Amino acid sequence: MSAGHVARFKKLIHRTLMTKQSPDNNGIMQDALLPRDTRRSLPIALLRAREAVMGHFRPMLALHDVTEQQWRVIRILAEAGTLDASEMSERAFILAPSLTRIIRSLEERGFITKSKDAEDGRRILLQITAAGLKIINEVSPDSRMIYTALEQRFGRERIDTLLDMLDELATLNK
Amino acid sequence: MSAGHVARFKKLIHRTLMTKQSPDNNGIMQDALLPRDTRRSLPIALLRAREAVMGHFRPMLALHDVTEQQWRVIRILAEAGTLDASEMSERAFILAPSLTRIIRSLEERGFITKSKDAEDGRRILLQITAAGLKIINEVSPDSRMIYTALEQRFGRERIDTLLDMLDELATLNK
DNA sequence: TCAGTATATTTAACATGTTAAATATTTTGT
DNA sequence: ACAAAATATTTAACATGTTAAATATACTGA
Repeated sequence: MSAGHVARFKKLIHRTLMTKQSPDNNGIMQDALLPRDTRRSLPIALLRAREAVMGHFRPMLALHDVTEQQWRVIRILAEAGTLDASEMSERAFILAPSLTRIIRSLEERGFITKSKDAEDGRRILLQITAAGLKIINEVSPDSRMIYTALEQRFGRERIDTLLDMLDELATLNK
Repeated sequence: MSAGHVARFKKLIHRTLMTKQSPDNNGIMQDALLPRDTRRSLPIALLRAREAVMGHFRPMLALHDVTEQQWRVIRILAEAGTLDASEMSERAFILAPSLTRIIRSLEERGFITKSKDAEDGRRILLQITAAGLKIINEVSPDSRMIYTALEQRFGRERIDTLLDMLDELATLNK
């Protein structure tokens, strides 16, 4: 047995001995002041779930060279017709400063057009273009396929239940 | 009636006439290719719910001058004891590049310390400092209070049900 | 032992999130 | 009609998300 093998073996032994059998918080925190268990935290659970779901969609969107938010915007625009920026912000849950940048890039790529509202000079009206409709027609089938697979694995009724609970949570303070 | 009043009245009339009674997609999209209804989209619903929940916590965290992610990191560090960056990344659901930056700022602010793992030179070990524990003790009570209020309004069992469903969704493909 | 492969972290580049402030326009009350 | 308040959008500044590539270290098999 060579010196190299001995070194490796020692390392293995060390790691085995050092493996923690239980969470070690160094006895530092007093129980009364401990924050809630991270694993049962609603914000983190929502984040995890969202990341898991988007993990299915993001690679597909990347193949079509659109970001998640760009996709949301053009999709809502196709669904609703002409909208101003504020309405889009509400529907897509994108804050105004982000939306300003997304609109700029979508306009540069020719997917939407901007125009000033004749009746209210503060408002910017958004419209989808032919190129925008084209990319929607390209992405939608892939999107539907992924969503359908998700429905089948998780169960359509369970997804509906989940959607209802999430909606209640989102509208609790309104 | 002055000219100004007439102008205002005309504008009101115009707006009333232009008010859409139903979604107007300009008859552009063929139904078969329409994307799913945005309002029943799981990714958006998860985003809305998360924003609604964080809307309760964020102002409080801002008062303590910590971001949501900084809070997650120091809280998990207090809960678990020494962790390396990879473990932290998994537990806090923060991608490695973001974590690098967050660790840097938390170290600059004196809440954590970094050290190289003696047994594996690639790994960076994180430890919470006295200042880190101090801020946890300052923030935790506020955090608990907000969470408790949320539990009372939404119902503890319903939150548990929701957490279970979110966990299933997050672990579907594992 | 050593080259090749795998892993942990960081850096880079760009997109978005977040808050506050600036700007342009409209609305309100008098 | 006009000053003051309200609203819509943009800009600014900083933090984080996201992917790919770079760097450093460890592991693997011949």
